[in-house]
Amino acid sequence: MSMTDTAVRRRQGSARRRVLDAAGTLFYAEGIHAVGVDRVIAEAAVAKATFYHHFPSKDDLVGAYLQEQSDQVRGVTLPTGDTPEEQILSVFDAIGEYTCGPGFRGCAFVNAAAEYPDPRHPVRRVIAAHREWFHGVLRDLLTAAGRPDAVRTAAMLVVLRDGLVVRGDLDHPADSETRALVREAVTRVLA
Amino acid sequence: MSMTDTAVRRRQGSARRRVLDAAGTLFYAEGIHAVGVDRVIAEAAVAKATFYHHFPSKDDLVGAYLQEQSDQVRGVTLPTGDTPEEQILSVFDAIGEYTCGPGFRGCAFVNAAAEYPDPRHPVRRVIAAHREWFHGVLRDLLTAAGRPDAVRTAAMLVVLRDGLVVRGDLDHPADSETRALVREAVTRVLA
DNA sequence: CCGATGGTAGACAGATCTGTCTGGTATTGT
DNA sequence: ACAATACCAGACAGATCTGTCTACCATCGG
Repeated sequence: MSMTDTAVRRRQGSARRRVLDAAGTLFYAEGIHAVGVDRVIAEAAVAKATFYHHFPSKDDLVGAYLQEQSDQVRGVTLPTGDTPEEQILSVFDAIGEYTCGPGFRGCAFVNAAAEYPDPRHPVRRVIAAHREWFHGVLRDLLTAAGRPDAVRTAAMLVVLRDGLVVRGDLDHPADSETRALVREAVTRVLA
Repeated sequence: MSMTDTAVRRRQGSARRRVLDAAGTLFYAEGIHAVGVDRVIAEAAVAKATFYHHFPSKDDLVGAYLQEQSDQVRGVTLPTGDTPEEQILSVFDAIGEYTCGPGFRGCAFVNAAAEYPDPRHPVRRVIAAHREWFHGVLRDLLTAAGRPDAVRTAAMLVVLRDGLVVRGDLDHPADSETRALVREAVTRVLA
């Protein structure tokens, strides 16, 4: 006799995993307040009690969702290139490509912040931590490049990144134009 | 005998006006989905029937809210300075100041877009129109400055603007640092 | 074999959301 | 003077939201 459906699902991934996957897709694509817990539960094929066992409240799920986004971005952001300048360029090339890809809907953190105004809210803290991490990455690369104004230049590059992400969501830019714009913008900022 | 309260309110502004004011404050400060029609009605001191007379649905109010934001920004964005370059700088100086002011909560359009994913939604169209207007302003100034790459440079400046606005909301930057950063960034982009 | 663990299904409560409707009042143009 | 217009107060319907609770099932370590 074959395994039950439940057993199969257990092997393929825990309920918590499925909930996080569903939340990632739905929250990012449609917004957080627009997606109810019931929708997440249905998409994840999970019982309500199980959901509230793993995430005591919806806000906990939102926090976990953003933390996972942060972890993922940190894992993917691996500068390539010989010099620090090339490495910075590689990071922004990836951003340019990403923001023109299908299904791009802006920055998960910026979008979430729009729905969580209170800077002291846990969700906002995850966002702030992620932004500090990214600023640190750029600052370290700039320092390695021997720049005395690494902090300010890093801030400028973060501004560039945020602007590119908004543009990718709202202006439907072409891939090729974006590639050129990114390289020119980074070059000018680093000039 | 003195005028009734109703008469006073009539003189001070129509119900529609009060609704738009309340919506502007609440939507911007707390987000759109987070603010119910009942809250807007209470804040505006307006009857529900009156509200739905002026705005057949909440989405209509959201559209009017953003349209008003757009009109206001267009009215305020008056470049000052002798040369086109100075005028561009003046526009960005104002942005830098604005994004460090009290109560700043990011760009009303970017924030609204986070809650309205569908690009064909009327709300998104208002946003797109506003962005095209701003890009046009910059493009015209750059053209007047005799630049051949006005369109692309304008796109880069829009990116800069969006990034500055995100920064103002999420990074709580100091006024002075922002002033310096803005001038340096604009200078480098126009270099 | 059996208890602990983690999962399923779904009813339920209470709040809140959008939108409608009734009925009354005040102002205004003619 | 009077009809039209705009507004007010608030009940109501129906949907949806978060979160709780009961009751049952399957797997696994000891």
